[in-house]
Amino acid sequence: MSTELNVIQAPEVCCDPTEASVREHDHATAIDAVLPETAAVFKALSDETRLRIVRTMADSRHELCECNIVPLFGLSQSTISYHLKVLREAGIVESEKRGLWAYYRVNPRALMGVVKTLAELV
Amino acid sequence: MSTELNVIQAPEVCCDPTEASVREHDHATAIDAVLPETAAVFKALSDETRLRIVRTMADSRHELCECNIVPLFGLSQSTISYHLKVLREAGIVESEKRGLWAYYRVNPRALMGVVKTLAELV
DNA sequence: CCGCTATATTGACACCTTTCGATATATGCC
DNA sequence: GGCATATATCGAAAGGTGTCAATATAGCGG
Repeated sequence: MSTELNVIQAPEVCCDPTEASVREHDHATAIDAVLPETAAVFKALSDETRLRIVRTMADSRHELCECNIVPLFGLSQSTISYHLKVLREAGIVESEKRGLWAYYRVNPRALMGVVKTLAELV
Repeated sequence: MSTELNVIQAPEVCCDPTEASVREHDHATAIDAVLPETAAVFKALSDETRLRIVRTMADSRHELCECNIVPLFGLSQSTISYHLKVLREAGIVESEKRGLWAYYRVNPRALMGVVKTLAELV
């Protein structure tokens, strides 16, 4: 735009032009690369049921069998299975199948990563 | 806990019965109260555009005028306005209108609150 | 008071999420 | 092999989300 003399810009200034510190963003920080993944982790944690599931896992200091988780939330087995899948795919929990049973536990490194990302936003 | 004799549960056991540490949850911890709000903050942060907006605000050490934010993301003004509203209602950013312009800044306390909640989940 | 500009709101549309019941898959036991 | 059980997946329904263009609102300057 503005192929004209640059004197004309005075009118279309909206706020403080010294705020030119706002650009497309020059320093491609580390956070940039992980933004999509970060958003995905936040999305996984954005559901109250999933948050409660994680809290329950964190409370119990052992891994948790899915069959123990299901009756805690008044939701169907398929729904809990779905939520566990979401958490697993976001890396927030890890699971292992032994025999008929699926055991889940929190992945502390994933949560630490979230904390680190949040700290960069403050 | 378990006011009964601890022998009775043998039949309906599915996995390790010592996992009886899983209950509806007896200790109504402080984290319980903030879980819905925490989920709301995560939901607000679960969109990549909003994450970029917050990152931009954090990068710039001053408050940011909306008119400076809009051109950065290739989205319509109404869409950015919508995202800013979501962030505002989640408490993640604060805004102030001065004259025609709306200025936004990160609310560090909101993010710190989430960090605190996360710390309890690890 | 009039028009310009920045922001907010509305209505429409496509897509995504959460939930369920039903069914498929897989493991262990007789 | 055949059955019982735990978990995973599927299909459908209901509601939510992100986006835009259009419009409304509000402040400033003439």
